[in-house]
Amino acid sequence: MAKKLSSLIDSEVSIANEIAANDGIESIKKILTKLNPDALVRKKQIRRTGLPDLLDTENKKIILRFAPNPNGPLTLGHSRGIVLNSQFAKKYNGKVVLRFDDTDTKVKPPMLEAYKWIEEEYEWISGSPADIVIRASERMPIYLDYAEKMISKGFGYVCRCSSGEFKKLRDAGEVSPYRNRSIEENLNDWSAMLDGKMKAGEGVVRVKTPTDLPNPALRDWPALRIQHGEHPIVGKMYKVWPLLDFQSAIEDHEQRVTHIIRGKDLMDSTRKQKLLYEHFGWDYPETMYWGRVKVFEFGGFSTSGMRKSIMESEYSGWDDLRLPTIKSLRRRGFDPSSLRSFWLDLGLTQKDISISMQTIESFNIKKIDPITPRRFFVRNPIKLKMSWKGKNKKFNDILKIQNHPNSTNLDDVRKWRFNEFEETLFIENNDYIKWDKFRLKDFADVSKIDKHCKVESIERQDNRQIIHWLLESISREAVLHIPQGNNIMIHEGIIENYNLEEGKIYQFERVGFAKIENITPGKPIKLIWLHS
RNA sequence: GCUCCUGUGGUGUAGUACGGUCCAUCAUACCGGGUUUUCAUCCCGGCGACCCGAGUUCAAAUCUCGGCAGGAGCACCA
Repeated sequence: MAKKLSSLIDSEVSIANEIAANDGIESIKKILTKLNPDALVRKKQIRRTGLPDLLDTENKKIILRFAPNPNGPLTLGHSRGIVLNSQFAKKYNGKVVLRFDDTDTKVKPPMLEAYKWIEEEYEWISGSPADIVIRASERMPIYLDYAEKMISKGFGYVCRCSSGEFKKLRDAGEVSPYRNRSIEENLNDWSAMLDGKMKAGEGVVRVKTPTDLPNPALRDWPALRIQHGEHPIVGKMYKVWPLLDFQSAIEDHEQRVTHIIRGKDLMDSTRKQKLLYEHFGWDYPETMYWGRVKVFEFGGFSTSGMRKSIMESEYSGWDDLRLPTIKSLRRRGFDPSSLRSFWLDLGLTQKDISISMQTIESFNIKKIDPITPRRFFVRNPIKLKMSWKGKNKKFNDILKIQNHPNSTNLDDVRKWRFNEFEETLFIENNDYIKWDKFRLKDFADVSKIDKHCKVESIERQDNRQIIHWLLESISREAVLHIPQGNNIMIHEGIIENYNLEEGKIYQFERVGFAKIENITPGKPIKLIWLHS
């Protein structure tokens, strides 16, 4: 068949070549136009844009979930989960459950403030609040109930081995000596656990799985353990707490979650949970994974690590400019839609990737550049006296500078008032060193001798360097804070003091985008660096 | 060690289910040019990749096998 096809193609091609040779390529085009006009258009491969399709969505109310641990505020990494889940929900007209997985009081204890932070950050990132918000700690009775059901039905048991003992047995291919005890004995131990008669580490509830599972990580996995510590929300009400794999599995079922999108580090979690679903006779949700993400500019940050460093005053707080937290990104002035475009562009793949803040920044620049007003910020200012070539010449005493170079509205300007005898201005030290003749942007060509500059022409005469500058009467001290690796660089300078608003982002010409964090009378204005 | 996942330019991504339409898409970065009274934006052009090897086939990024590399799980964390 293939050979026939090939020889057919060969003969057709030679016929076509002959026609082309005799009558020119145009005649081929004519024939094709008649026969099959589509053949003339070289089909480019179609680029799939946006998210891939979710599997198994027919006749279903799509429910997704985002389940952070409230042991601190959200980081850049979390935002991927929010963007992906909320975007899928939008695509399928479904809902997202924001679930706080706060069942650990010891290793990653919940932080009370973090609950409201995260709810708020979720809304900031996705553009709308989560459809449903639940806290695992408040749904404990449900989990404990299922745990008891599991023991009563014989597919769960209380194992009193230490973790070390169990690991040893498991790796040797053996089972826990507690595995085959009666349901009554297990129920007894279970109530001892619940009553607080067993101490942490003395017992754990395990899910029975096939013992010959090739993946040792899945064999008789632990579902609940004892924790006598205090929980910031429910206090000391419970002595037994579910582990993630159990709590999450039960809650996904309770919320009728249809699709789970999670990091691929949780692949074994899916496998464990499927085993549990089989015991209960439930259908497991469709699951998709994303790979590990490393951000070039930020090393390895964990929420608990940051928490510790903040406690030790290594960082000023969760919104420290050097931290990859959502709080920090917001403080700097990133637009949430840039984060969304960024993660959506990356899509959902299982590849482990290294990304650069530069890419997010480029999305952000495209977003904010058209609407960001311009101002001048002069770092390391050098004070110059201005004089006029020839006689003391009078010019317009109001200098108008466009708020934005692409603005078509001629009234959208900032105004600098020249005093009649104003003759003091500032330029950047770098420019001072580098140029003897330059053009003060939007004003005049000047030449410089020592600390004096002479106005040569209001009109542009040549293509000398254009620099930004400031009249003394419109300047005010400002300090720009730039995060750089593990440091914060401080640039002192003067800012163009024209209609400045706290919390607003400006583009400082020839410097970059920065946000005015605060304007306090008598103090320099505080600027926070966004990007160039 | 056991189990699992992933390999497309500097970075990220499309294409891979059903091999040909792919001398491989788009973005970002970088380089060059243009517009611009910002070293911003915008526009144009360029650069550069199918992990390796073998096999199947007329035809392989795509299928098979074998390597190699990177990552994850094996917590009484999430």
